[in-house]
Amino acid sequence: MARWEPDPRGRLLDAALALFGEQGYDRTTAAQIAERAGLTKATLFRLFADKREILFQGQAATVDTVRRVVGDAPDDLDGAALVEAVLDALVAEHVPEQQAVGAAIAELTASSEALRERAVHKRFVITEALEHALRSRLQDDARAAVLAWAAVRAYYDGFDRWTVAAPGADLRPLVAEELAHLRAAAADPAVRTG
Amino acid sequence: MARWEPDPRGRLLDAALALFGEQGYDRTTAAQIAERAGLTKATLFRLFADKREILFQGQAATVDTVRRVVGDAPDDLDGAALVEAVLDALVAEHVPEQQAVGAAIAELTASSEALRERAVHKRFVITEALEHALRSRLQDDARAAVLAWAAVRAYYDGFDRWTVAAPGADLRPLVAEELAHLRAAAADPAVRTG
DNA sequence: GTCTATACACAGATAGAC
DNA sequence: GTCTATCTGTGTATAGAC
Repeated sequence: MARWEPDPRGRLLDAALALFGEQGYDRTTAAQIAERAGLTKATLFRLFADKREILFQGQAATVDTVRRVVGDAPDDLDGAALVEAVLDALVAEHVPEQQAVGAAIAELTASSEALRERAVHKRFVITEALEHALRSRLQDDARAAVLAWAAVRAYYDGFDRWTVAAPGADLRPLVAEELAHLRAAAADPAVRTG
Repeated sequence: MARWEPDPRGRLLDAALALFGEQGYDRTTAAQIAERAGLTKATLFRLFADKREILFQGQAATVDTVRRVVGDAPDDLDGAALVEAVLDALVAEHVPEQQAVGAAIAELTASSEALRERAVHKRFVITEALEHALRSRLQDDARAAVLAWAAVRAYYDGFDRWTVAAPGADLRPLVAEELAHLRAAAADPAVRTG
């Protein structure tokens, strides 16, 4: 038998989701989360920079994926193709179980200003990473900005629909549909003309 | 000149900018800010929800402006014209003195994760308010989303250039230029085609 | 190298006095 | 309204246990 239970981050996430669901985010203390996970407060704050980070662990991995996919893409891909490759990779990282976790996190995020702020910031950091990566491949900075924004927006809107869809539903077509709407809107004369 | 101005919010902003500049944001305590402004910590937290709010007071006013301008606009304005009206109104709220304050806040924001998060959230809230207002006037939700994003992006990018421009420079043409770039980029075939 | 124990600074809330 | 005082909870730091 191992001396310590494995995967403390995962245990803390489970404990946090359970307690936040029972008591709400603000009324749950870091010590309570740590205790339910069989750890102490000090260990929690060694593993996570703050309480909100328990729910938003994925940021660094997502940014890495974005950078890697764009960096490794063949030279002849245009902006739209790069975006498709990035969205393919991001979608591929999600397993079906995350439908329920995603729905729970979305509900919590809506309930707490502190969590909303953290969620918005995560999205911004991912968008910035994609925009920066695209800028290094495309000649037009503004086009990189539009593409990055539309891609992340489609990813999030598709994900939101996925979390409330039937269990086992496919995420990829939902994201593709959102992106198609945004592309059509960008092409609209009312956007392009003053 | 008028006698001593009691205005506690203004005194706290001055004190905070001075202390943040001297010591950095993280190393400055709320008690220090209150003391320099001739108040107590308890009073500071009655006037501002948290330490960061001292620097980001303008959010509610900006959101109000966005809603008011779109709500009061003539029925026959299209999306692009609504955006122009909103940007006109936002630009009109800035006085030349804000060039220097804006530069100072931008520098502080770059230096602190907590401030960056707050700044990103403010921008998101303004974008959401504009998007929601445009949705009530346009038929296409995706078009409202694109327009709102481009408008706020142009506003911020223009403002950033303004803070480092020659004193007395005009803000409006800088914003207009950024918006033109984004519009041209959105019209590019590489955005519209898969 | 991972966890615990403990002490600590500071944010922010709250209640009562003036 | 603002101050004094006090309290809870976040997050840090350190030293040591396994």
